[in-house]
Amino acid sequence: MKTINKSPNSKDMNYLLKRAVAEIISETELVQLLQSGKTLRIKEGLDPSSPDIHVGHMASLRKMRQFQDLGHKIVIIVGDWTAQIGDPTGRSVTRPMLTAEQVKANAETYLKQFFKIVDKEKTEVRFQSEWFGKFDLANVLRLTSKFTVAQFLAREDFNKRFNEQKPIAITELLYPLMQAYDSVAVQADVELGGTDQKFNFLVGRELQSMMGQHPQQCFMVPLLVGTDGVQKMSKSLGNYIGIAEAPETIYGKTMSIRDNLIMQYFELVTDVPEEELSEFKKHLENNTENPMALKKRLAREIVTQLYGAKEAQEAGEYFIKTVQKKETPDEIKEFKINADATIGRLLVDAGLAASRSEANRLILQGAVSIDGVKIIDINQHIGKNVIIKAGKRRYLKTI
RNA sequence: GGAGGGAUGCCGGAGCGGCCAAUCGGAGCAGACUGUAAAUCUGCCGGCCUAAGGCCUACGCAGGUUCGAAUCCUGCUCCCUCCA
Repeated sequence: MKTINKSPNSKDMNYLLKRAVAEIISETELVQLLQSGKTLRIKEGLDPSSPDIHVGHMASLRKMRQFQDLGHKIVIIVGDWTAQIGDPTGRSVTRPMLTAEQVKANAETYLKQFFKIVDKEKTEVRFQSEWFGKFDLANVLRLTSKFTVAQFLAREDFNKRFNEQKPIAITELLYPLMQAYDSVAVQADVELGGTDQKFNFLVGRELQSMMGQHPQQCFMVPLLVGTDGVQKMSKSLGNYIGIAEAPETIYGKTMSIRDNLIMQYFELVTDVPEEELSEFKKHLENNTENPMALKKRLAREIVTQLYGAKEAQEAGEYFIKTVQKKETPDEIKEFKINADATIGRLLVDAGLAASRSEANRLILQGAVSIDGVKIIDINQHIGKNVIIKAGKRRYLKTI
């Protein structure tokens, strides 16, 4: 292959195309584009209905960053129109329409987290309403007439639901089309996202070429499994590690992933070199290293990316202290108590338990202690200047 | 337009007149153990109380039948499937 002066070196290129990549359509074309010296427009959509980014998103965000480091441009699409439909999964078909203010606020929250990893300077933010806001029925007809139902039924999700006689809303069929049109509107060279986006990406390719544009390259990263170890990481499933969460929380949640996910996480969301990863893998297989140690490394890598080395170090120390050594943390939330406070009420008032019943349950299960002494009576009085512990990691100091 | 199916706790999903605050699975929480907040095992998992007991709210909504309803009847709302 002939190299041109502006082309990336083979090491960076290899990393971009091989690490944490599920599939590229087509890789050959993408390589050519990368070597052409052209500043590529890399597009990814953003769903403004759930503004929080989690570690599962990091794989594609990190890819964006890699593209940027090679001089390319990220075009982020705020899906203020598709958000009303919801990406077809059969779960929630139609969603309430967000107001313009909500969209804006959510997009801001999202982007703030987004730019923890992606370079703001090399990013272009666009809203779907720029083009869909003035899209009339004639346009819709023109757009839809280019595709057939059969084409859409090829998509796994639609196919499955069709065969099971489950509902498929017409708007859901529109979703891939709208996403595809985004690619046309911003003249995307590459669309980036998870493997679940494949169908939508391909529609984008087709639509672009129908409309006289060069079809985009589809760059798919693997989906990260969430902390439950089964389903993909997602906010609605509650199995996520949010990147806006506190360093200790991110560290802790990372420590709680299942051991068999360790390698996947390393591969997708860290830059730990391949050689080291294969070492880790060997250790795990031969049981020559405690998985916990590897998880600590993983947690450190992740927190470092999001907050910095110092914070990662501290989060690690916090973990050792509070979780492993079960020591009381240095900084504990303080709570002012009344003279006649009882433990049951205090737990609720201070937010350590959601209700009196729960407080009672905790006490019954031997999960509550005052200054290290287990409590068995919900009506036990408590004084000032004592440390209350409820469960494994809820602490409180009375004042 | 016609026929049928459904709406249950955070989610999925049983129950189809009393034994139902409601089987079971998942999530969550706690305890034990451990290699960790992994895995595994055990327990808890609507709320309130003067708490081995009692009370209140709860099975789409509103009424009704009954000593007694998530379970039966009526109306309403919403959802789904099939035929046209």
